[in-house]
Amino acid sequence: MAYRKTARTEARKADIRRRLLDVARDLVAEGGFSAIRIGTVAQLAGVATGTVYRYFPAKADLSAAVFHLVSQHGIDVAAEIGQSDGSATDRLVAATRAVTSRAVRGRTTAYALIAKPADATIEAERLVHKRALARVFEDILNDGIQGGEFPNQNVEASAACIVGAVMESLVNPLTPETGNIGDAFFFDAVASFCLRGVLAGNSPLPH
Amino acid sequence: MAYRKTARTEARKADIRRRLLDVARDLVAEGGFSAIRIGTVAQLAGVATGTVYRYFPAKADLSAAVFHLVSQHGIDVAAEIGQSDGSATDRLVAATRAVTSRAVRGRTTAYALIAKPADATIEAERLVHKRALARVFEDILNDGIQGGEFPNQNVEASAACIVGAVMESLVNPLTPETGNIGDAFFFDAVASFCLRGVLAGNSPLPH
Amino acid sequence: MAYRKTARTEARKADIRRRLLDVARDLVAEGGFSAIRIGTVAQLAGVATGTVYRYFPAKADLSAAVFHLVSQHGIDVAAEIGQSDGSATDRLVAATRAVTSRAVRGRTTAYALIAKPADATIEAERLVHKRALARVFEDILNDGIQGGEFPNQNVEASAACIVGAVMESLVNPLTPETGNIGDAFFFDAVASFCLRGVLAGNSPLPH
Amino acid sequence: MAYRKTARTEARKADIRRRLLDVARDLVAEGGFSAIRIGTVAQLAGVATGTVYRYFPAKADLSAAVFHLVSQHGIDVAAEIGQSDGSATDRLVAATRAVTSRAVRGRTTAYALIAKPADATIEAERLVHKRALARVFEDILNDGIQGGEFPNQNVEASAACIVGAVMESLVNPLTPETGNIGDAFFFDAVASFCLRGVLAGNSPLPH
DNA sequence: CATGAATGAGGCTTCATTCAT
DNA sequence: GATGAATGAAGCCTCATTCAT
Repeated sequence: MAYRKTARTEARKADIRRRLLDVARDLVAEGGFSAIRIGTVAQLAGVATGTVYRYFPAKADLSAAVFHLVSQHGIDVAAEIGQSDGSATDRLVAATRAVTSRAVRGRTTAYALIAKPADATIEAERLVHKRALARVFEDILNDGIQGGEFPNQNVEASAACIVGAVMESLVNPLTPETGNIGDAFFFDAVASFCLRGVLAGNSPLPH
Repeated sequence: MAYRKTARTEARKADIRRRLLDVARDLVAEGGFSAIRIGTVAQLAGVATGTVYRYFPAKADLSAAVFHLVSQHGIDVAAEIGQSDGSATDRLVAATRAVTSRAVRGRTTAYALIAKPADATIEAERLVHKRALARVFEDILNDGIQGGEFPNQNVEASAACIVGAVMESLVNPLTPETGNIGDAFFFDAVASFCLRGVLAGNSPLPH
Repeated sequence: MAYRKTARTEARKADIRRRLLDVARDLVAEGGFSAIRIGTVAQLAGVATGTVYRYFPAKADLSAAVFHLVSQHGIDVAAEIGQSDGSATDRLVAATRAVTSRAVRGRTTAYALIAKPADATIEAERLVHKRALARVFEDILNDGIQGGEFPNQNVEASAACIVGAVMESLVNPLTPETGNIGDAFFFDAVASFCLRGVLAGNSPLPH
Repeated sequence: MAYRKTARTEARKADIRRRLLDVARDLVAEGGFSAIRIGTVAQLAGVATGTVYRYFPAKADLSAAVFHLVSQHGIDVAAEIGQSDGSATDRLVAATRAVTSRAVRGRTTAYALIAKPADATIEAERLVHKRALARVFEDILNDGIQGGEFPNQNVEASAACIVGAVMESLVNPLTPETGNIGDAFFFDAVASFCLRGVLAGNSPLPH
């Protein structure tokens, strides 16, 4: 009985935590991290304001957790692809596509990921996210270089460029008339750009 | 009989405006746009709170002006390079370098440029900034394609990738241990990556 | 486990709300509606500033509530008299007296009722108040006309005149030396004036 | 020469003062006394902010002057009628009409006259205005009583009632559907009401 | 453990008034 | 005298956090 009660309690706790995160994520998707209000989160999750503080010591922690929640999936998918079988080229393109395809849904959320929130806690989380994503690509690049697929190059720079290119296209709310921004061809072109960037190696720059 | 418009008065006004912008810019450089407090700006600029409103109708306008101030120079430099003589390749590299070199000073400021501020006014300004930068690269790319330097490609996608790559490296506050992030070699590698990305053209992607 | 809705909590809430209204009413009584300061109200009521916003979404709502509180009683009393038994004449005089007698206490408050506050919300409330009072008299007048007590007349005009006469005497802060202003004889004279105004009917005007 | 200069200067000063008052009056007509902003007045009058303070030591003084300006004309007209030839009855009706007919234009202004402004200075001015108007009617009433036209009565009360009735109809922004409020018949009915009120004398009240 | 009312510091903005030019 | 930029007190409102129930 005691066990059951604990089990049920634990499940309930996990459920509330999940609901809080879900609600907060939705708010972020609509208005960025600054849209998170403890009171609003509590209300939408169906709990009292104070209850939020049982699960997250401070607003910053909730924000960070949301950030993690939102960003982790993309990282996981990319990382899985990075460690899968296949040529480094294939994996690079696949990982790139995996990240960009998330732009279809959650453009605002993705955008918030690279946003600078007022909160320093999120800033730290953001770094972790970018770093994680960069590492996925670094691993792929190192694999490719060792396997002879890619020429030797500044792996960190290339990875940063890929992350930047991918992010930019992912969150790109460029002016509407830009037309093909956002469709599959666009993301293909992005993947293509990244692939070319790593394929040719460190070609000598003019001057 | 009255303040003479051409006299010291105008100079003083310009000076105050400048001081307000400078102070606000410094605050942004330290803590992003959300760090702008009207009261703080006034105090640091040595004027009264109300005086700020003589120069900027609302906080959003001050923020937007700071954004413009901070971003315009980079755009101007890049645009000038984009329209200078020389091969498209040279110009692309030079423009890329011009933007990235700004990361040396004002890393945080540059970072704030791509941040999503709570204020809708800044958001609009941010779009203008990104679009302006992208257009510089689009022009260079089109020039290069027409001149036969670059193969045909999705110009918007390539430009977006370049902006993204450049931005990422520009604002990259990646973890400190990354070592060479931020030095000249790193930015060379970024420029190199971007150049390669546009040189090879739309190579067929796997699958 | 939680606040019980039926417990002291509700009483406490009602108490705070009441205290806020009381305090605000006192301020109005002293200095008119413009004397309402959220901070002052909170302080005098013994709560924090933010607490006021828990009970009234904005200052305008508090003001409106005070207006309603202050005006409703007079309306209620007058309306009750208007619908009581007795001749229309009796009711007219009684209603008139009921309203005027409120001038004894709360002269300033009553005065504020017909004041034009800066706030549009109150303005609307004020119209409702005057209209309600006018309707009370219109009903009495119509009753009296149908019953043959009063001659036919412009009911709206007469009612407006009564309201005006009553209001004027009610809020009349005429110069102190006027002596008998404010005493029972004065209000009798007012009631008498109103009664005569409706008794004679629309006598032909000169010219 | 010195004389001329002074003359012109004086004229200019009077002109500015007049313009300030006109502008302020217009503002009051639109939004009541609280709509007076020193800055706005200065701008609309075509002078500098500080100049206003050369003509009126403080905002309260400007407000009071506007009040006087706005109210005095009505008083003057009514007073003139009150002291003209003709029966007291005629004069009473004429004075009543003179005041009510001002409702056609400047309803808002008239309304502001009986409004309680935040400023205590205006409050005093308002009393003077009402008292002046009341005295006009008191004079007429006393004349009429002495001449046998009106029965003996509480002159102050009757005068207050007349002022109230007149004011009410003058400023009455009753609900739109009230129809005939505001037209000539309505004001006739008001005049008629006031006349009846004073004609019958202090008839005994029920109870 | 949950509740949600209460807290109060903090931010933006307005505007009457002053004073150097 | 006129100017109008500068002043700064004061007011409204938000929202993260606490704590008695």
